[in-house]
Amino acid sequence: MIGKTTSSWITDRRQAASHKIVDAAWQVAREQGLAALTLREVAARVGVRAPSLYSHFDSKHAIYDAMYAEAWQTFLELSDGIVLPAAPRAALRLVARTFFDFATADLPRHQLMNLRTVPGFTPSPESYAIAVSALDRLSARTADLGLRLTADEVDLFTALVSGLINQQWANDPGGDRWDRLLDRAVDMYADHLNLPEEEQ
Amino acid sequence: MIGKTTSSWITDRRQAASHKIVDAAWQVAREQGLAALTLREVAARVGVRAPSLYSHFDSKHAIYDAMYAEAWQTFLELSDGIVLPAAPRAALRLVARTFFDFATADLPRHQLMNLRTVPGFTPSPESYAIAVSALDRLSARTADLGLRLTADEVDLFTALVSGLINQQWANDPGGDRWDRLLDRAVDMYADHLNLPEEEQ
DNA sequence: GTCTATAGTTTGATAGAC
DNA sequence: GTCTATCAAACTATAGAC
Repeated sequence: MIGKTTSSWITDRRQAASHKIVDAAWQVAREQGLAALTLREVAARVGVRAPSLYSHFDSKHAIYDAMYAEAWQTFLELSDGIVLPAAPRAALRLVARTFFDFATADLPRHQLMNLRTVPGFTPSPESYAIAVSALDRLSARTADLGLRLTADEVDLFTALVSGLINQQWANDPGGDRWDRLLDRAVDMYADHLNLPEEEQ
Repeated sequence: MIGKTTSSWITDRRQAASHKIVDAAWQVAREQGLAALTLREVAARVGVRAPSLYSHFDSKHAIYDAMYAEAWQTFLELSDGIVLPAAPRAALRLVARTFFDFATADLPRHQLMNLRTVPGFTPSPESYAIAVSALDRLSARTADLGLRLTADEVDLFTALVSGLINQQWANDPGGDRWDRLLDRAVDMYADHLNLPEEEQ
């Protein structure tokens, strides 16, 4: 079968248009702040008028939701792509570093993914599921290395890494005061799990 | 000398008025969200019109700044009041618990104190100094117990505790999924410092 | 699907009388 | 120091023509 049906072409065009809107929204959020996002400004970047956005999204929150889903999808693909070292301790270090760098690279993205900064916004179940699955898959991959973590242990790990991220953003944005502590924190955690020491 | 000078009376009245405004602002923030705070609503609670607030604060951000300072001042006094156990590990547990409970009791307060949720708002140097001094004093008190922490170690501790707090708020508000992990997290940290085990 | 037009609010902040 | 009046701007969302 060559080519596509007419209806799938239409779907593609719709998706492309939605994608352009979400891209523009990220642009605005990065320049003006996540909460300062306005439909007029987003529309202007896309090259249309504000009301036209309603042909693609039911509300402003629906745009936030698409941004949320996209951000976690991006992280999911990024983290699927990294090659984990066989040694559990080194693997944990890389996982932590990947997440830390991803979160400290982009404040509005971090706020949307990991904090509840936008008044009244909660991700839809479908979007939240992407976030859950991203972490589940990382957890499954470390399990393949023989590192089986309980749910509590995963929660402790995410709290530790996201704590460093938040302190970095809140108290030393652009610096490295908590960045420098990441490996040490992971080692503390690995010691807690009684993971064997490894040659660096 | 009995009584006060006229000028100190005036100062007191001004402070009382400012205090009423800040109280009203907290009330609104708790009901509507920190970012949803409006001058009209604050003024209404105080029983005046919005423009009257400008006799006491130069801008909306100035009110946020006063709230920030007050929140950290409250925590400073609370933490000054707790009696630390002599045993370092138990002391750390209590410090962590005090901060965790304070932060999870009030989301807008936590957002203002520990995150950067309000677009464009940064605490003034004077207000930020209160936050720094609150943590410094806690650090000094644990030092009196023989627990001398480096700056990095303090940073790691704050990241760990605030990480649990943020995960609790973002992913299980009202629940105890990360609350339950607090003591375990502190023990992990204490182990990392090679603090001796103690009888519970 | 995009447009114009606009409803219907709400906002922070200022001017100037009292 | 508080008020009224108001500015100037911004916002989300809808209606209806094309």
